[in-house]
Amino acid sequence: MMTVTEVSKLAGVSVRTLRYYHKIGLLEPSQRTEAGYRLYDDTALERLQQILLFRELEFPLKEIKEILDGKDFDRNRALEQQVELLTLKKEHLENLITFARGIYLTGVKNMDFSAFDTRKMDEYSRQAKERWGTTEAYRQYEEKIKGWGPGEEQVLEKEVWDLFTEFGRLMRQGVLPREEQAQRQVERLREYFTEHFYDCTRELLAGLGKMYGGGGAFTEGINQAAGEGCAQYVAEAIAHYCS
Amino acid sequence: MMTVTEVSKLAGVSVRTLRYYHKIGLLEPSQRTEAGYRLYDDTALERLQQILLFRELEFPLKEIKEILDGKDFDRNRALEQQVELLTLKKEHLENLITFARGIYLTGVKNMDFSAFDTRKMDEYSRQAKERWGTTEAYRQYEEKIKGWGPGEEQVLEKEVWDLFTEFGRLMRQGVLPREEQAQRQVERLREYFTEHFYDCTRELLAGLGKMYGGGGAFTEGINQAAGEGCAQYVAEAIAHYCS
DNA sequence: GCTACGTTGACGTTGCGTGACAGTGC
DNA sequence: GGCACTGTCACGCAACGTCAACGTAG
Repeated sequence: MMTVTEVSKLAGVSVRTLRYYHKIGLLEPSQRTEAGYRLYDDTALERLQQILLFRELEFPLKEIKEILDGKDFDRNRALEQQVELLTLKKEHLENLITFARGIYLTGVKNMDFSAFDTRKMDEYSRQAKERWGTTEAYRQYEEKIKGWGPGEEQVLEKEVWDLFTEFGRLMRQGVLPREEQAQRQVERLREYFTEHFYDCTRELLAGLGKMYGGGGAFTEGINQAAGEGCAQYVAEAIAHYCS
Repeated sequence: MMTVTEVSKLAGVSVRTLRYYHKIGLLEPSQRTEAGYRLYDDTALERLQQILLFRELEFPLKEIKEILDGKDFDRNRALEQQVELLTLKKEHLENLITFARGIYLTGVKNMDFSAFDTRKMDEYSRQAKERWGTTEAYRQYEEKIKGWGPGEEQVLEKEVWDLFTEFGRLMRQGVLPREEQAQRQVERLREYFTEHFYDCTRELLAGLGKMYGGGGAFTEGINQAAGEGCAQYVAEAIAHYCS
């Protein structure tokens, strides 16, 4: 059982925020002292962890509440939707960047008012996207998920982490990331993703690798589960594999 | 001289917005009637045009004011800065997308609180970016701009538009976008950009081409200046050139 | 005198909190 | 006595929207 300040320090959010989350019903303390002090147990901490995760992904708090109060499948669907949304935002930004660059290359004099509407550009990319169909990945994922039994998700998750601990073993044996044993392990990781989730293209794999070694959540997670330095090790192995 | 409603309809902004822009000093009406009605002349309309342009690029209104009250050089510097900022945002989104994808590939159980901080991922891309130096383009641009005399900017801008009208001529002569004459004109455009602004890579050119035909501000501008359908024509020619 | 248009001023909106204050507990 | 904790109300941000009450143009 932890008090607000303790939780605040552990999770890196302000006390005020915890009170706010309580108020909006996003995170209820698991208990109260007689004096009314908020107390949080491990379940609450886990929930907070999830909240922070989705918050990082720019979910609005209201949606986070809905997601966490729903089921696992909802979580995955929400994640994929958020990826969609973030992708749209990203494309919008790309359009704006091209637009801005174009302006000081080409000037702006000959344009009338009806022209200032980047939604038109977005419309264009949307169409292009529809033609090319970029949601293929999730379609595959949904297809595969249908065949899963109850609890299978946890099993798969564990197996993924096992693949990482194997990397850790190789690392401690002094196998270099570029050496064949490590490269075969990358291959295994890739095959596992492709088999159980969706087609793990070289590009996607490269992105994952960058993230694993990028110093964020996954770096910490991997290093904790498979040994210090393992995240960097995996990242290098994947980078070499993809090059 | 136009009244608020007229301007509102022409520019596609609400009357309230005009009132607001007046209040914050962003766009002053050029005159008032005895009864206090706001009246806008062409100068004011031009300023509004610029405002909307920068607004599309997600500049905060406060900054737009500063830019427009400054000099031309400030405008260009501001544009490049905005490109930088938008690029950073874009990269942040890319990180988040990879992050989200990674989550439902890898699960989230083994991560502690310190991990939820995508700023670390951004820090990583920032470093990678510093190593590779992506502001090269603007450095070149600044270098070239130094040698410009007064009014040279307008001359250059006109010459760019001349290049477009030449495309219009080719189009009306029945030359297909993929044919040599059109392709040579693309080459000229590219050389012009490279000579007077900065290295117009194939990638950058492709982006511009997509934008020219994308149905936004440039499409309108080009079609108006060089003839209906010319924007699409240029876009196709560039697309073929880059493929 | 009707109607459309104009004015100012004030308050509301949305999301995510932060600050201030006064009271209570340890 | 001093710090931690409580609730409640208010404020902040951006860029307006939405009244309300009133003046003006045709």
